[in-house]
Amino acid sequence: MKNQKKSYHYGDLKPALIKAGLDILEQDGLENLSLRAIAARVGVSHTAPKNHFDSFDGLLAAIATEGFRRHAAEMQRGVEGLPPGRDRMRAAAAGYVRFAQQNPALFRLMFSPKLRDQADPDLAAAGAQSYGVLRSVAAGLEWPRPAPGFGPEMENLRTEMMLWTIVHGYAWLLIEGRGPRKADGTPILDILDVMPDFDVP
Amino acid sequence: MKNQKKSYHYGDLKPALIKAGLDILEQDGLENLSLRAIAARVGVSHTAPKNHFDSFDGLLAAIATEGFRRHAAEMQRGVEGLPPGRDRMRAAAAGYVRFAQQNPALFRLMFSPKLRDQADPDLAAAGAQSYGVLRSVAAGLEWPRPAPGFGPEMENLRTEMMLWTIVHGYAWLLIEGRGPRKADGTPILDILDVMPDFDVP
DNA sequence: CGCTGTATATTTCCAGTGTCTATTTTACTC
DNA sequence: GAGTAAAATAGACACTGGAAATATACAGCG
Repeated sequence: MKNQKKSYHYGDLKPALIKAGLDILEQDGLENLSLRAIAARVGVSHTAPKNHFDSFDGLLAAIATEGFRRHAAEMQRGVEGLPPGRDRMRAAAAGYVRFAQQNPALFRLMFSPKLRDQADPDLAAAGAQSYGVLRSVAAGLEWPRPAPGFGPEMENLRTEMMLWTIVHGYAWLLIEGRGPRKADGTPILDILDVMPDFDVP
Repeated sequence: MKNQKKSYHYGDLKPALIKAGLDILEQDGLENLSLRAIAARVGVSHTAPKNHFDSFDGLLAAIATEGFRRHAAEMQRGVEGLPPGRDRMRAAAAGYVRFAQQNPALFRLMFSPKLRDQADPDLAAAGAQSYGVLRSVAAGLEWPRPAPGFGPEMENLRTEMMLWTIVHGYAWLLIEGRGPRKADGTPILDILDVMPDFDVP
């Protein structure tokens, strides 16, 4: 972690700040993720991050970037070994939701409006990587009743977007505590119930 | 609005604060909605709201409550006069998304984690009213390929939840600026493209 | 009318936030 | 070793929401 010899210069402060942010998100939630809290956890003054990130939002973007990487990895993990088709797509969907459920604060940060205007190429790439998993599992699948007048390209785009819409909507409502639940708090319907079948041509 | 005779006591401060909050959301966005900004807009000190709301979150809940009422009304408006069935459901879905698009900051507040723990009966009622519109338009409709082993009651719940998941997911991604867009910024696919057809038995 | 509560609003203060500037300390290069 | 750039600190600033004490208005009652 930190350099053995406690020196004035921390060493690898940048990744340490990101890791501290991820830890705080997991332990204390998004509302307690502050620049000063991150710096304090690392053991450094609250102005130190300025040397590695333009602003606090830049640090948040870096944390979210790691989030998107893990998000993609979680989906990929569930998909491993499955042949293209219905089951593979459903496994990716389950992975999408599972990540959100297990990392609600991080997931909220990843889709926070604060990051919308951040022009961070790493963040964009990680987001695209995550979306790419959905793209890949949706490719070639067809939603029941393709839209009339849509060519194959548009139909592909439509399928991706439908899939994303469903998993994201479900994940968001889930971590916000919405939707019908059993007495013990677990949701009555899981993502695979809510998601309709795609056709395998 | 404000009492003619400017007196020490404002008059109807409570609704005035809610209205000011809605105005700020529309003009300056959620990130600029602060207790002090609301109070300043009304022309009172920042501690005055304490007499009408337990905390700032309580005021936010009241603003969100009005949001849910308008949200329900917007869906109801699009549904007016349509007989139960596919078109009615699609009109409600369009209304759900239209509201989010036209009131992005308010919509974000309505589904903000800050309100999740607020035990405000008015807020809960307004939220239920909004969800009730979705329930009512989904009632009796069947998703393609009903889930095996689900009774009619569960199938109804499933249909509602699917509908909510899709419209909410689409609305959220839309106002976050995600999803494929044309050169001019408008989305390539609208909610009615992304939403599959339900069956009309 | 005058007194007294009560509700409402103000003032002042406090701890917390991110950011800015100036300063100090360290590490690396010549 | 000296000079310079990088990396950290310290302190002040303008914000945030909240708490406590104070001031004002008004309603009810004698």
